[in-house]
Amino acid sequence: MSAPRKDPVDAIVDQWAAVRPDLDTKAMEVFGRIFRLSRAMGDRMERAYAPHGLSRGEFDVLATLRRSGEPYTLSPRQLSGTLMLTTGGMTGRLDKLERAGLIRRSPDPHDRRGLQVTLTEKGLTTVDEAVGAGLDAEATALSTLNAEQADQLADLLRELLTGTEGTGR
Amino acid sequence: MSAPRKDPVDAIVDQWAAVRPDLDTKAMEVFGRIFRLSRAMGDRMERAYAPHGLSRGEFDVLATLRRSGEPYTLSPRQLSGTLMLTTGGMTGRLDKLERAGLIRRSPDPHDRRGLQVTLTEKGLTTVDEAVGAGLDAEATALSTLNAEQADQLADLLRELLTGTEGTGR
DNA sequence: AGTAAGTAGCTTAGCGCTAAGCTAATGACT
DNA sequence: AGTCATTAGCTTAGCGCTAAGCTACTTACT
Repeated sequence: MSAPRKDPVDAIVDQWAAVRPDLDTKAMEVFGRIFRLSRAMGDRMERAYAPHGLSRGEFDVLATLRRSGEPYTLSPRQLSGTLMLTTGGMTGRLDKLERAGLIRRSPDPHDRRGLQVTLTEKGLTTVDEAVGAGLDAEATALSTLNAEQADQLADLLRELLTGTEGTGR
Repeated sequence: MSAPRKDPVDAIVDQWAAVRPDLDTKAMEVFGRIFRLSRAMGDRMERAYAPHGLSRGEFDVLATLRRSGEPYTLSPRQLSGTLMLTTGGMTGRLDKLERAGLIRRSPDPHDRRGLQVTLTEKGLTTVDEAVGAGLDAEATALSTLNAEQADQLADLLRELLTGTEGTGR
């Protein structure tokens, strides 16, 4: 009736069953696939953004600014928080994007320690093109499932994510 | 009726809807959650293996040898292929594991270019303990869902993975 | 006002990875 | 036997990240 058991994770589960039949590998079937999907789709996103001159990490910065709305301005601190990156890592990404003319760094008028990072005109058009390419890549991959399955999957993942992220220190 | 829309991915989708209502962000609801789950669970696995003196990458090497069955021997080439790693990266992992006394490198009797990587006694006991800790961490995270939901999720992910991995060069 | 604790962003050292290139050995084809 | 493409594993340079520590500035408390 259902899928005939034949993906790489099934193979791993079978191997474990042969050598350690005492193990309960049920959870591995879920997270093993999540790990592999994350890696495979990450590679595809990288390829989707490349024609626009962006790495995935750089796109993420521009996209965060873009969807914050006008005036497309956030502090490095806000960005590194949202993107779960250390401030050191953020400095590097902003350096690259600034050199490419996609963002601008200016002093925060209310706090002389701080900066404001703003999308340039070029940054705005670049991210608006790239976001479509990324969504296309995701939609193509998802088209393996029908609409009902996709909704079901999104719901189950939401439940798993809210129960997982943040919890457990 | 269903979940009340309130995870970080929903927030991102809402932001996009406000500034770019033309975008179809359906696929993002699936893959955005997969990316975040992969990262969150990856961190947890790291913490689960740490008490056994292993990083996640090192555990993966030992686990691959372990589930290959006796005599727990594979070539560096087989390992780097299975683990989707370059040979350079594999060299580094094997160096660390060999220094820790968890694996042994010996010449391949049939091919003088090659090596055989074998689990030591210490490597075998270490991985047999660590695998349980990792599975526990996964099972705990998965316990947010009931058994039926977990099965459904595993099936949907299998279908998505087989349609994605490998495909699309 | 004066001081101490906290915060913003940057710098540096170190880690683990990839890409590219190397040597030695193998196997297929003449 | 002799050549030549292929393969195994290692080395090196470079990349992007984290952790830790720095300076400059701000905020809360006295």
